[in-house]
Amino acid sequence: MNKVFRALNDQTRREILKLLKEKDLSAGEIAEAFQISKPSISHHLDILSQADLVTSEKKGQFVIYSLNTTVLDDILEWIITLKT
Amino acid sequence: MNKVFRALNDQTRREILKLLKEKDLSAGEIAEAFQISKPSISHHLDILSQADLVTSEKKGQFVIYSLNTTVLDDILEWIITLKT
DNA sequence: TGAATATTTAGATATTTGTCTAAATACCTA
DNA sequence: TAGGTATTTAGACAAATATCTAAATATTCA
Repeated sequence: MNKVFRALNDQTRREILKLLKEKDLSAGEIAEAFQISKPSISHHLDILSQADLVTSEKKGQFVIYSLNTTVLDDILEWIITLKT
Repeated sequence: MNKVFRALNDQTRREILKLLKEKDLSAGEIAEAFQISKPSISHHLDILSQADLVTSEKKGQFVIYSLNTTVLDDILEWIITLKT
C-alpha cells in the first residue's frame, strides 16, 4: 500500500491515471499530454507500474498502458476505516 | 488535495492518524508511540496540520491533537471517480 | 539490411524529504 | 521569579525524488 500512496503523491501521475481512465494509451500518447520529457513520463509510468496502478502490454513498437484500479480498494478501505 | 496526498505518503504519519482515531493525544503522547525524536514527530504533525488532517489545541503546557477526516472526502471522491 | 520510430535505461543535477541535535519558547508550580 | 516540563524552531545532513540529455534497445518496413 506504501507504493500506491507513493505513486498517488504526484500531480503528473494522478493525471496519467485520469487519462487512462478514458482509454488505453501508448507511452508516447501519454507523453504528448504533458510538457515534460518522454524519459520522465516513462519514469512516472514505471512508478505507477510498481504500484500496480497500471499494466502495460507491448503491441508492436508501442507499449500500451491500461489503468488498474483494483489496488485502490486497499486505499479506500484504509481511508474509510479512518473515517468510521 | 495535493497536501493531503503528500501527508498520507508516509508510514509514520499514517500511524499517527490511526492513533488519533482512537482518541485525542498530546504531542508527547504521540511521540512516545514511535522510536523517532520528538522534533521529528513535531514535524510530521506540522505536515498533517498543513493538510488539515489534524487540528491542535493548546491545553496548558500540552498541545492536544485531534483527527479531522473531513478532508479525506475529496480523496475518496477522487479515487471513486477513477474507479467508476 | 538499414533507416525511422517508440520506448527505456543511464547518468547527472537540483529540490524535497525525513531525520537528528541543540536551542528557543511557552506554560506551570513551588 | 526560578526551575521543570512540553513543544516547536533552527540548522545540518543523508537519502529520495523529479527532471533533463544522451545513449541503448526494440520494432517496423522500404
